[in-house]
Amino acid sequence: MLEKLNEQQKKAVQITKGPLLIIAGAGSGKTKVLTTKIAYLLAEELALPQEILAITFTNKAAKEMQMRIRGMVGKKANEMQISTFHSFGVRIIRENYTRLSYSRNFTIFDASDSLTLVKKILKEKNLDPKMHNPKNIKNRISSCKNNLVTAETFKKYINSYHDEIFQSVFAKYEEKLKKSNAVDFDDLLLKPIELFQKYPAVLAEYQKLFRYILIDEYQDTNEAQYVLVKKLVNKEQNICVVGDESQSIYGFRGSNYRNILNFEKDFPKCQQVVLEKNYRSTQNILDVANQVIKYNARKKEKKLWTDKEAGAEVVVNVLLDEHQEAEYVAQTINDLKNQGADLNEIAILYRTNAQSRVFEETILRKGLPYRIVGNVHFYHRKEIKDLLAYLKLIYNVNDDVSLLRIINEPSRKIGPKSLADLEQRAQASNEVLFAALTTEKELTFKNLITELRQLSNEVSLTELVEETLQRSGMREELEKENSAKAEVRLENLEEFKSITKDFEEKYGIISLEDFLAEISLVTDVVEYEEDIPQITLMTIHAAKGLEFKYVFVVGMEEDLLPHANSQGDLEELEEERRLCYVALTRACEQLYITYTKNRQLFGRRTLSIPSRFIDEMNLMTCEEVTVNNTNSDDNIDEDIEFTVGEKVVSDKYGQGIIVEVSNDILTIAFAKDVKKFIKGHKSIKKVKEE
DNA sequence: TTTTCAAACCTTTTT
DNA sequence: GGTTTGAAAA
Repeated sequence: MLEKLNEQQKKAVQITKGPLLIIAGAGSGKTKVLTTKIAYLLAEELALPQEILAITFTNKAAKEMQMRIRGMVGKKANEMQISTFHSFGVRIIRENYTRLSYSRNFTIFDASDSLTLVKKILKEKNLDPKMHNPKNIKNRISSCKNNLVTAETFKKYINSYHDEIFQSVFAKYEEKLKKSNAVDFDDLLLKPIELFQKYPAVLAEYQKLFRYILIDEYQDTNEAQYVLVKKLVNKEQNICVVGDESQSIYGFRGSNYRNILNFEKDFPKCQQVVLEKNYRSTQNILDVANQVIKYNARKKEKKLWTDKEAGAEVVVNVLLDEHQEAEYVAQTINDLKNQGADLNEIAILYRTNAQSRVFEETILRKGLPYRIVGNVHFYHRKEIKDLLAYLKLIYNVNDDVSLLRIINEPSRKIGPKSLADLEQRAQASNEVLFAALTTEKELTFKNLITELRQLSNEVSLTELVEETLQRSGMREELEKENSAKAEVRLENLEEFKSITKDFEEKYGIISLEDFLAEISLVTDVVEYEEDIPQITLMTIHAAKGLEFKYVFVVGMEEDLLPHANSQGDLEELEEERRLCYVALTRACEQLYITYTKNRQLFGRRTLSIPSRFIDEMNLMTCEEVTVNNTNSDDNIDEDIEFTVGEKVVSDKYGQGIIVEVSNDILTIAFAKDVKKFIKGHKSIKKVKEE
């Protein structure tokens, strides 16, 4: 097990007692160390699987770690708690809902539920949303919570009329959440802390259970997570944290890289291992990354080195605008492909999601396969949110936010006026909305939910979804509409059913409870990636922890990276620099950096300034490039017009319907999945309606 | 009550 | 350039 590790890595694995801080530079094999360490604990019988608590940053990372450990130790791996902080929080709350005075069927509000709730409160308080931006308020509530500031304690910080308003909304928000028998995302961390403060005996139980605590990406923990960890650590202090303050990039979410710098103060007995050997990148790439990060003030001393060769020079290219930039990247990728490169080894990294569009268009035009990570918001679609609201309400009838979303969806002739009336009645009798349903129309709805609720105890999840679609009238409404849009929505709902089916196949019978808990923490659609090579497009944030042979870091300009909003604030500027560092260190063999001379921003063309980070890289060459647009492709007939709803047939995917026509891109839904094409591409032909 | 269309808003990054 | 919100018509 230890054979494949270097001396430092071995040391990190073999220190099993007491606090351990592992400073792991980019590409130094920290995931390998963590997984080996866990396997080692089990193999040496230092810990039982259930005594291990391993916290990762994303659900994806958790799954991957579990899989790797399973590979080493077998199915014992399934008994370990490997999850994100948030999923761990769900477990704790579910095991202690009574002590936290929730009912068993509490639900989790996602970000948009929270926002809806804030908006609702503003309305009730007759506050103008233009004066008091709901999104800002929501974010402020969130950052308070992540810093363990409650609505009550915030009173101390009130400094202005604005603060006063905020405090009252915050307080009301908490009250309403509670009344809805719901928790928000931040509560998943807060409630366990609350529990442990109130019930030391319960905390002691968990401390006894989790004898080994391991935390990945420790530099990205926030105050709440930090406190939670400190509480959980028992006398043995078998806590191992791994991180790299140079890669802390979630400050906007309250993460505090000082947690890692302060670890030694928190645990004076701690031992420290520094992993400095980089297994990922060539010397040239490391040099460039090190040059940049040097400009940040506070950091633990470490110097990444590699025994790899210098490798190819890092390339910086200047392009006229974002279209040329995309064209250049696409052509370069095409060349790489022709030289035999695997597309799975190629990534395009950008600062903001908005930048992805031009790349998508251009790559599509070239006919190169690609995937955009974290951009397809399946669960954000209206019909899916509606269906989820039904499920949430069925599960927890106190959930006013879900009720309001669907009481008139499909139309039951309960408009704003009737709703205002309903809310007034509920308020008068201090009941939740569901309990206050009394008029004839309202009772029809109430009966529907009650029936489905009953049903939820009797049938499988997929059947429940089916019955909900049927009995709510959602399906009928969409079928009646007989439009393309409606047809797509129907398909999405079918897709949802296949998700529940997959769940059932994987876990056997799954309760509504488990399903909702699982799904509210999933931000990405389950990726059913066929095993085809494709280019990866994603934000730099999403790329953390990943590596690619060829990396294109695009839009290396002032106001983009570093982002405009972070100019002027030194702390934020340093975070942007770390972000840049993360981007550069994703590359194994070849790193391409681009910036433009002008770019469309906010719908306006503006002159761009090369990022200060480019100067900091201290490179020899920077080449200005012009690329020919190879758009006049034989494969594309620009003159054909397409409209949403038209039936088409593709050479590859068979029959489909056009879901969306935007600019040059057609989105087409096929029987199996939804694909995008460039408008007029020869492989797509119209189908004549009979 | 629902639909439609124009104006306003917007974009940092996300568990 | 795209999406959400608001007011006015149907």
